[in-house]
Amino acid sequence: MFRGANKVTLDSKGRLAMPTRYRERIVERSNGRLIATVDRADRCLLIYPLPEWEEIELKLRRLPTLNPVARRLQRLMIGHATDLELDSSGRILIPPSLREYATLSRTAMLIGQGNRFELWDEALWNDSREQWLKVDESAEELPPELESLSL
Amino acid sequence: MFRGANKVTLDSKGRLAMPTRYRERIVERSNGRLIATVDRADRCLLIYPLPEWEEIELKLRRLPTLNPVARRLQRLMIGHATDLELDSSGRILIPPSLREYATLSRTAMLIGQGNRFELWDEALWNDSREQWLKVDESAEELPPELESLSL
DNA sequence: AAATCGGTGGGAAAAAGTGGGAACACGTGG
DNA sequence: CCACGTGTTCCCACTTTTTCCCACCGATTT
Repeated sequence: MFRGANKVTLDSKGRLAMPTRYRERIVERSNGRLIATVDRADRCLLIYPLPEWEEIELKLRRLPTLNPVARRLQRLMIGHATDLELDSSGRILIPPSLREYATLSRTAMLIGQGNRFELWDEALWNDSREQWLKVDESAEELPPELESLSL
Repeated sequence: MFRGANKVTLDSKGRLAMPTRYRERIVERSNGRLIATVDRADRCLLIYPLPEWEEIELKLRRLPTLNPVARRLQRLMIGHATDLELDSSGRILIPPSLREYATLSRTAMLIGQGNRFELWDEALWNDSREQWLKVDESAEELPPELESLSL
């Protein structure tokens, strides 16, 4: 699936050239159709091939509407989910509202994360990474799922 | 179905241009007929294609009439439900009472939420969203459906 | 060195959004 | 019952945005 960190640029119209190594896979998987939405914890965007997203959307839709936590998640994720399509030169157009949410300026980082990409403003990505490295994980509570993890 | 966040404007007559990407779907699903009503928890409007609404109304009507919570929900939702129709240029007219309920001024956000839209005053939407993002979800009770959710 | 490929920019055509005017319907009061 | 005023609906025209397409530039390959 998708791996790796790529420096990309957004031009003045908000267009982003998808690195070529991913293009073929995206086209064969979803005919070039992608969904971008916001991440609920960090100021970055999540980009899924359409079929991947549809599974997630289904799960979200099934959550109870009257539960406030579920409602919040739906509003953030489904509420911001925007259809994107690779154009004839392999670019996608990031709409202004999402650009704004993730404070995207000209240079950004596109991070492969398995079934999706994350798109970060470059400066924010670098800063955040420094933060993550600084945190002393040994001092933290590990959730049980992590206790047995072997890397 | 419906997803994504759209900035829309209400003109001086209270008309709202439905973003074109939704129009076709609305016309084929309900011949352009929609129902708007109020949200029970937030100051926003809910907009359903007519068939979707009819299902919801049925569910609401089946609730026990003697239960005060159910009664309240019925009064709010069914009581405020208003028929809307896409006009020849794809606009709907939001009646003054609903405009008032949701404190809608000139710029608003139309949020796709699967089988319906939510319509928020722009400022209120932005403020609310910031609130939702601030909440530390790990500190909250998660409904069991969410525990295993993998995005 | 030429050709190809990936990335970038910009211009023109098309489409969408916006505003307003005129015609029509409606209700009210004389 | 008619005249008037208000509010609604329909339609047209203007402006802005979006989309599509083509051309250029630089790097890499043959």
